[in-house]
Amino acid sequence: MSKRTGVLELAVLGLLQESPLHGYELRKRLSAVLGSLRAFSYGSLYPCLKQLLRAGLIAEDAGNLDPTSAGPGKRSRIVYKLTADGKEHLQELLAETGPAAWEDDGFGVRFAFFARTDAATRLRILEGRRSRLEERVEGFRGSLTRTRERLDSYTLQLQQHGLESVEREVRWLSELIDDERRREPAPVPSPQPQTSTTSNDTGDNR
Amino acid sequence: MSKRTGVLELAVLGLLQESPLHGYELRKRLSAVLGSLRAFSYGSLYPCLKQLLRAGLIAEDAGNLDPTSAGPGKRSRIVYKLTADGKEHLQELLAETGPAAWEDDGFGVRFAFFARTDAATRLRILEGRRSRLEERVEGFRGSLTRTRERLDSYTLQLQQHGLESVEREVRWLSELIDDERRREPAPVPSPQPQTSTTSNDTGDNR
DNA sequence: GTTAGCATGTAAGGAGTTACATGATTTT
DNA sequence: AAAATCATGTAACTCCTTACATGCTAAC
Repeated sequence: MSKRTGVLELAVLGLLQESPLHGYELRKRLSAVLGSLRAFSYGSLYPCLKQLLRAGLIAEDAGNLDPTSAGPGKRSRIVYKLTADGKEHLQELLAETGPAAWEDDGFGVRFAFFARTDAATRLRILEGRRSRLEERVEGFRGSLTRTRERLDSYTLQLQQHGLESVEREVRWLSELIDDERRREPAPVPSPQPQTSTTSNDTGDNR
Repeated sequence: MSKRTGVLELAVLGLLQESPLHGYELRKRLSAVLGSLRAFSYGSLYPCLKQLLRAGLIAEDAGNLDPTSAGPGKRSRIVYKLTADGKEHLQELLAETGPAAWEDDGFGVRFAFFARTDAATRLRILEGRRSRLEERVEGFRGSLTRTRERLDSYTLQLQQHGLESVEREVRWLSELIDDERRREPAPVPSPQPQTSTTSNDTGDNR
């Protein structure tokens, strides 16, 4: 029930897990954490908060004096915090390793909260994202060599730049994966060090 | 009237300008040209075609036998072509240099059809995009140095990677701008070679 | 003869934006 | 006292996706 895929919802829950916040502040942190990935407007944030409230995932944190607002109570600010249900739901979302976690936005937000994700899931998501991008590179090269002659130089340059961007991210991911592996040596030290290249996936309930 | 901003509309008009096509083929070319930028489903393509038809920007190209379908008429395919109005509208869209042409998607699609855009507009769009990205880098560095201490290493790495991606695109744009300038030496050889860093813009009617 | 690919569509709805409306509080 | 910033919200709308429905043709 309430199968929201929304990136915003995840980001809000992720931020609230760190400390209770009110809407206005939340939006600023959102921009800070997500950087150039995405920007949300109040027009989507406030309705989202209401919806999370109705769903019982967050609650008003009455009488809260968070350290960030050192000044005297400025105005009727509504501070929200995660409920037990909210924490649980967040963990479920962060544990997803299916399509939602590979997609550009979904991956970005999950990565931003990797510190609260367990090591095994981190590795799965990183590898899922990488193989997704590798597929993209493949299909790309294919169509490039197939239609190379018919494209003008601008279109070609665009493709080239896009391809290099993806390849760059793949290298970045590979470094991160190596780091993760170094940190947690080997979850399953099976004799064959081959990573299964086909059929990844788990519980992708969408 | 009919102020559609849609990326899809622009892409369709841009492709049809090159040659008449039917929906199914159109979608394949869309994926080929836009590459990893974006993918559209039939569920958005066909309604878009209908709408363009109603608006009189495209028309059915009855009795057309395009060279790409060498085989005998496979089935009732509806081939569309640009009308005079459509060509005009497309040129207007491609001539925009305001926000619509800076945004990620808007820029990408316009760039893909740069071959049909006049040199002066190309330069304006490239410069607009670049200064947009430079602003992004600025705000970015600012918030990074301000909140550096409070972010965990994952969030930091994400920011770092995002920042480098943007910087990379800026370098790419700079090369393209140089190329353009070399091709068309100087539209206005004024004594001061300074590019106006403030208040660019023109007719951004949205 | 059944799967795979070509080809066109529609209905419902999700996710978020823009523009607007309101008011308190701090700064200039 | 005006302007900027903090703070919360709503209504209408845009653009696109998913899932479905249909049928024809080619290959296996």
